[in-house]
Amino acid sequence: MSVEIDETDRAILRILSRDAALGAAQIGARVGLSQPAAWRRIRRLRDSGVLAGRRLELDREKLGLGVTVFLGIKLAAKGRVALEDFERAVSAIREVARVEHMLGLYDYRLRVVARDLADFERVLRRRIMTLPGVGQVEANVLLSEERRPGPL
Amino acid sequence: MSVEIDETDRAILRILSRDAALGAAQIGARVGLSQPAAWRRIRRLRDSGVLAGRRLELDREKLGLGVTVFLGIKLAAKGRVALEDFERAVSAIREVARVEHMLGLYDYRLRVVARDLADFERVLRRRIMTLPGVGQVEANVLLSEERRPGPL
DNA sequence: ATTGAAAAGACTGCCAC
DNA sequence: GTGGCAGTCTTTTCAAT
Repeated sequence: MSVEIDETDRAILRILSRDAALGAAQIGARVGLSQPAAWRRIRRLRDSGVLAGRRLELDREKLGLGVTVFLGIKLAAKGRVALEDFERAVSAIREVARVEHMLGLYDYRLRVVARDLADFERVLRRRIMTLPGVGQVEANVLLSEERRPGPL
Repeated sequence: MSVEIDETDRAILRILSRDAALGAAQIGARVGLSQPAAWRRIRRLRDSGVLAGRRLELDREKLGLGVTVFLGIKLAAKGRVALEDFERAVSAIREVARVEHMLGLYDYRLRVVARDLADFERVLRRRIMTLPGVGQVEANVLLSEERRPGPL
């Protein structure tokens, strides 16, 4: 079920991608539409599912969560049951902020958030390494990241 | 500059993490506060920088962007100039939706979005492999992902 | 924390193109 | 079909108590 998206819709998505808190009036002003017209387009994008939702961007540092580590995980066994067991166990770990199921050298990548490196080590040893079916694990510490609008 | 955050603030952040479109009234109802009281806490979190912003969640499939690939990149040289050259060149590639600078086996990880695998191959060969200072490149195709509130 | 009031923004018909 | 205008209604925002 594809959706018709013209250049004006793309412009709206680009603007909203940078700041989803903007109102229909301000968006309309930037793309040359009245407030109701812009609002109608936004509702259409929402109803069609292109706009799936709005999410918070948090400052983890100010929340006392200074360490973000990406874990690339290769499973020892890769049957259906192994994947389900692993995903269920991962979902129970509060420190896991994101689970990416991938095809390639690694089967999963986890974004793990912790207060500091000592806290991360505790999570790694007591939670991650005890996950069912875990084979090779690779860790990378996040230094900085930049989000970009992507090919809209 | 740390910010005092109590359990009610955390509850508000947890609720907003799932749906940032909710208003102060609905948030207040869920944490047992009046609408102005909830609004004041939200403004305090925003002013203190804990709430850094609101971002869109898009359905890439419906936008005709069906392929997401993560590229782990190891640079050949790692001087200050090499990092800056690489980051500047990466910023010019529209298909790069995210740039993560990391410490570990890989120096950078890129989230690349493309229409399909043929489109991705074009980006990989003409944009990524021609980036300055690129050494080893590892690719993983995203199958599915789940975002979780993390340790709030 | 509650009330109330002003302002901003979201939403709806109706009409023109 | 899309957009604009005018209006209603809801929510936000900020007083006052």
